[in-house]
Amino acid sequence: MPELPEVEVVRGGLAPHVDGRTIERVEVLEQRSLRRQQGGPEAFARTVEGTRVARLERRGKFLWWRLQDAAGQETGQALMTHLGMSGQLRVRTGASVPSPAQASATDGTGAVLLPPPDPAAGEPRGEGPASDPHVHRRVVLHLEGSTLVDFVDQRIFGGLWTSPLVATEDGLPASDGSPDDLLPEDVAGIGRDLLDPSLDRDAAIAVLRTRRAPVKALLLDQSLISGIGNIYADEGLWSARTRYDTPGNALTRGRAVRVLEGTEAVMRRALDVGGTSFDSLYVNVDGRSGYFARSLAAYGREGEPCPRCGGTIRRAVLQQRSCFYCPACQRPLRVSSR
DNA sequence: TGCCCCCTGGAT
DNA sequence: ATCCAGGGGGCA
Repeated sequence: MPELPEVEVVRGGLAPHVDGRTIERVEVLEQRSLRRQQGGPEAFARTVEGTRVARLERRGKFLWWRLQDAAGQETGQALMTHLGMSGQLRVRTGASVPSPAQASATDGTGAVLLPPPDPAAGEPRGEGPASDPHVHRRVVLHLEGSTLVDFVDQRIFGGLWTSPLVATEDGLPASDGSPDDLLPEDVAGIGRDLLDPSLDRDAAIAVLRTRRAPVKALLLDQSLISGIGNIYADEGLWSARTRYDTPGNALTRGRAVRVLEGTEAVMRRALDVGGTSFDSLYVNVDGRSGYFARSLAAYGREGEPCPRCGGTIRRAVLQQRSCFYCPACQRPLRVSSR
C-alpha cells in the first residue's frame, strides 16, 4: 500500500496522538511482525515499554519513533515501523469509540477509530473477515491516556522493531525537520528521499546516469533515493515521457532531472490530497480513497487511453513488478554511442 | 544485477 | 486454479 506520501500521511496523523506519550505496554499478537527485532519480542518489550515518544520521523518508507526515558533523556533507540505492502497504523482512543455502524462506514477508506471487536454483532455490511482490520491486528501499543495504536498488517511484510540511533554520514539532519543528525542504524543505508532538503540531487542524478540498469529499477532502489515505489515510479516516468526500461546511462541530464522532478511533483500532489482528506482523529492509511481514484495517469490503466496523447497504456513486467506506460509518448531510448 | 522468497488474500 | 497486489532481503 504505502509509498512515501502514504507513510508521511500516517506520520502526520499519528504524531498528535503519540507525541510526548508514554508507551506503557506492547502487546505482540503475531511474532512474525517482529521478525527484524534483534533479541526477539522480549528485547522489543524491554526497549520500548516505559519510554516516552520524543518525536516521529520518516525517511522514504521508514517511519521511526525516537524514544526518551522518564527523565526526558533520549534512550538512543528508535522504534521502527515499516508498513510493507499491507501495513497500517491505527489509533484508538478510549474516549471516542465509534458505533459499529460508523466503523463500517469508515472501513473502506482506511480511516481509524476502531471499535472493540464485537463478535455478537458480526459485520453489519457485507465486509468479510478479511476486510475486518481486527483479523490482521499484529501488534498493539498501549500508550498513556487510553490511547492505543494498532499495527495491522494482512501480509506480514511490514513490521515493528527497534534500532539504535547513529549519526548520519554527512552530518546533516536525518530527514526534513530533524533536530539533529541522528538516525536509526537500520536506515543508514537508505537514501534520502525527494522531500528531504538535504538530498543531494546533483549527486543522485550523476549516479543515475552512470548505471546501466533500467531507470525504473534505479528509482525503486531505496539505497540511492528512497520512498519511490511501483506506483510513483510509473507516474514519475510517465510525467517525464520516459520509458521504464530506459538504461540509466541513456538519460540526458535534463531527462534525469525531469524524471526526479516529475516523481517529486506526483508525490507532493498525493500528499496534498492525503493531507486534506483526514482530520486529526483519523490516521488515513489508504491513499486510494482520495487520490488514486482520480489522479493516476498510467498506473493500473492497461488498455485505457493515455491522458496526454490518447495512446493505449500497456503493461509490462520488470523485476517481477508491473510497469504501466504509454508506448506512444514514452519512447524507448538507447545509450548513444559516443 | 536478476530471481526467489517472505505472506494473505481478492479477482478472474 | 491461477494471477495479481503500492514492500524488501538474500542469494547466486
